[in-house]
Amino acid sequence: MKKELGKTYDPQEIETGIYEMWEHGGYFKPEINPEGKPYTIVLPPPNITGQLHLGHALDCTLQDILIRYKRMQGYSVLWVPGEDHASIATEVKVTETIFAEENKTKEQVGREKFLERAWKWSDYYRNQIATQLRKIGSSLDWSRERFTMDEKLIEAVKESFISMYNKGLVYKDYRIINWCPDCKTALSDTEVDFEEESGNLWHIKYPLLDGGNFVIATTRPETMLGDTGIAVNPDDERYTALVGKTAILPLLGRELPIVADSYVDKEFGTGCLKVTPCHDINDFEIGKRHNLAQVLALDENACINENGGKYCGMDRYEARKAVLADLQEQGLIVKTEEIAHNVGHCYRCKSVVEPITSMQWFVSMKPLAEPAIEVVKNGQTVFVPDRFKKIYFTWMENVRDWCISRQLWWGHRIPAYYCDKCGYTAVAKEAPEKCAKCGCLSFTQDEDVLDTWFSSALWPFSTLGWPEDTEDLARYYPNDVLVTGFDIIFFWVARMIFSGIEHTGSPPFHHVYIHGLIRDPQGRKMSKSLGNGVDPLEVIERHGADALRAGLIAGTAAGQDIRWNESKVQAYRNFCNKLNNAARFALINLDGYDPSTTVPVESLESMDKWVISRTNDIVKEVSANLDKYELGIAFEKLYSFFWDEFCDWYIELVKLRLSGEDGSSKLAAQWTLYHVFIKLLKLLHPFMPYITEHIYSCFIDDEKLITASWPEFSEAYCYAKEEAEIGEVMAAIKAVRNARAEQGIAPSKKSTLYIAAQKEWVDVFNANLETICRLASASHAEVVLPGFEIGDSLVVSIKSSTITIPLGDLIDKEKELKRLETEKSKTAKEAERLSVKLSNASFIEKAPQAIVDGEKRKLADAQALLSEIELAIEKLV
RNA sequence: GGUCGCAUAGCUCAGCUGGGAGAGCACUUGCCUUACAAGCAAGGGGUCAUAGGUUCGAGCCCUAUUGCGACCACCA
Repeated sequence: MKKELGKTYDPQEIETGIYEMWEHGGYFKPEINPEGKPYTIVLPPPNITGQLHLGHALDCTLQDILIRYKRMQGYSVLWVPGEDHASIATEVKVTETIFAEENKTKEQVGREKFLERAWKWSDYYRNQIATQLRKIGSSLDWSRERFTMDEKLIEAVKESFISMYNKGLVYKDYRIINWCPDCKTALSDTEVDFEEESGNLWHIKYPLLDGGNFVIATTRPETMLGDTGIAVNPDDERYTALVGKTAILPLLGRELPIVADSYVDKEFGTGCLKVTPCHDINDFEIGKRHNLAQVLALDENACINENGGKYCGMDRYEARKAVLADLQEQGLIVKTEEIAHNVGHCYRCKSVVEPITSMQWFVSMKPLAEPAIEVVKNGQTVFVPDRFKKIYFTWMENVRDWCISRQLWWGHRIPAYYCDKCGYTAVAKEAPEKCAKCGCLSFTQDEDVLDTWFSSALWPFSTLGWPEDTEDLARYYPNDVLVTGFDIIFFWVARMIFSGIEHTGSPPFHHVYIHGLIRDPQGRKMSKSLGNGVDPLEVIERHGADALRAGLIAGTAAGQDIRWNESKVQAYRNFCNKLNNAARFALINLDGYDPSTTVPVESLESMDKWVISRTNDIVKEVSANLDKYELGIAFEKLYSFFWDEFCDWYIELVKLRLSGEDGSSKLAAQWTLYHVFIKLLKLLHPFMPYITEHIYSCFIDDEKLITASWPEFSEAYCYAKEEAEIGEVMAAIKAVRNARAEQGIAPSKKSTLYIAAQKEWVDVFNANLETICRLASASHAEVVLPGFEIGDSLVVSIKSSTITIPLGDLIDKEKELKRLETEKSKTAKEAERLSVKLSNASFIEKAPQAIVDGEKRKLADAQALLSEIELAIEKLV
């Protein structure tokens, strides 16, 4: 205990050094607890498109708290860091950079050069992210760091793709998909965000071949260039006669068969639907059911193609205008209605997505979804909070096949090779030497890459070495916990679960802890476009990582959104300062104390036993909260115990003994102070790792807090009697302080206290007289016999005793009278309420005995107090 | 349209299986009391959204209503 602490807490000074010490000391490796049971958390790998935001900080903090808790409990904890290559997002950013720097498109640069740039980008940002993760305090095992584009992980992706292909779970097909005309790639259903927009619903006349016409409503008139039919509801009497006949597509003159399909809603619009199989997901299905032709009218830029006649080459919005103008001219527009409808946008670039038909790779979801639903139903995988499993189920039960090919360069290139001569498809890790069909020797690899989430889905086991049979995989898989936000359940959680089951036979983790989103002070989502994002590093610079961590998790509940306010972080920065100063106090007063000293239990005083017992309670509660993932509650308990009980009471109570002459009493106080303080540091460590480790090092040289053992609850430390005794002493001090404050008596005016205690409390008060004087601004205190009376004095009552404070010149009589009057009416009201309650027969009959007794006791107390107050009033007047 | 969440102190939010409501910030008053003014002590402030119901007893359970938010689906 040599080291000294500064007078105020300075995070800058301590954090970096401590992190390096931990990391270089190998404290983050699971091997630090070689005998321990394995415990693993899956870190959601941040993507490399930019800096970390508060959401990541929250993610990391929650996980790090769990990891540190388990590590201290002796588990062999594994937490693997890594990053995600973020195919689309990175490709967009790199393309932009290239354009800004060289004024070239990615096609002009070429695939090879482009990938070089992308790798440079990823190296830079991976580094940034790793630094940020460290600063937050994450105790990740960096020796096992992974990246989704690592060679080994590429192997895993190939293995996964090929094995699913061989089982028929991965297939290639010409189907309707979501197309982003700006990213120029296919998207999966999850990558499309629907937003409500106001638009027009145009009612357009379609002539019939045999004369007459139909009116059809549409919000996207340009897609009529791809119409290949008309559909009506089979039960719609208005149209039954027309089914089987033919309509003529205006502008292009194409013949459109009229079919009946129950998908059509009789009530909506005019009750008939133009069918555009290549540009609408539902129309695609209708087209298939009725064998309608497929006419693709848009190209990859969302411009009209050669099937669109004179509109060929126009952008989709230009074409819309032109089509409408021509229809108008021909008098075919019946009316224009304003409506609100949902429009799909690309989740990365926000462009309006076009559904179009295209040749793509898919994952067949039905067979994968079934077991994935089962493991959650039977409790192998548990969502916390429970309600999120419902969201998971509805998605899994209705999921469509997953489009996994992307027309991009940055990512895992699809391991499919096509024979240059006969087109034969070989799915394999490397290009085959010879075509199995025609014997041709040259193959071309599929140009496309896989959806980023395809590799993310393998993360929980690919990072452990799968498909190889590694030691890590055997020891640490399945993982224990995944912590993430609800926004990512479909993108990632669901896909990890079915991929894990498919490839390893087990779901990838036991618990999924879902947290909320961090919102700005106005409750809005944090986003780049609003510019309301908060950089966690700046917060760390201002208040320290410990304060940030506490500010993020204190008083939050799982799954609930968190509104960001920095004043909360500031409050926990203050708490760090409090910790620092409590530690200073301890260090000063433990000067010369030998930690190996043992003290006989008999020499411990009530106050020692009280604080030991209370700390013991807290150990039990905090551990229980952590086991239930109630991290916010756990921390708040520690916060208020440390501040309100340990600092404000215990330290104040022992001060006299620590500076006193009585050797054995002093030693007992030191022993208690030391051990309780160390225990509290341990309990706080998972939440505020830096400051606690720093302080710990001032007390103990040869051990690091990060691997110290987590305190355990013990019956031997339960001192209910002493808890009650000190509770009474505290009540006495509070009562006197309160009375004096209400009377406006200056703290410098010391008084005498006469404590008339019930027999069994006499010893307790006698043992603590000096302390009571010190804390209640008294110059003298003594225990007197019950019935003690003295004129002209202030009288306060607590459970066990009545305290008389002679007034002398201390007090204002009128004020005191007023106080007593209000006190009297309050007490009378309370007594009234209680007696009404106790006169209720059914209450007495049906309520548990303990409750009834409690109420009776309260009534007796209130009545006693009432008569005392009356007495005091009499005396005053 | 379907599903879910939230309404508690001036503000931001906790409140576990039902036993007369808590924290942080803000506010009032008094204190530089030798760990800490980023502090100490005392205090004010809440018909726990509304209306019913269950219960001896409801912030908590049930029903309905209102307001806010999210997610999914989708209407051409």
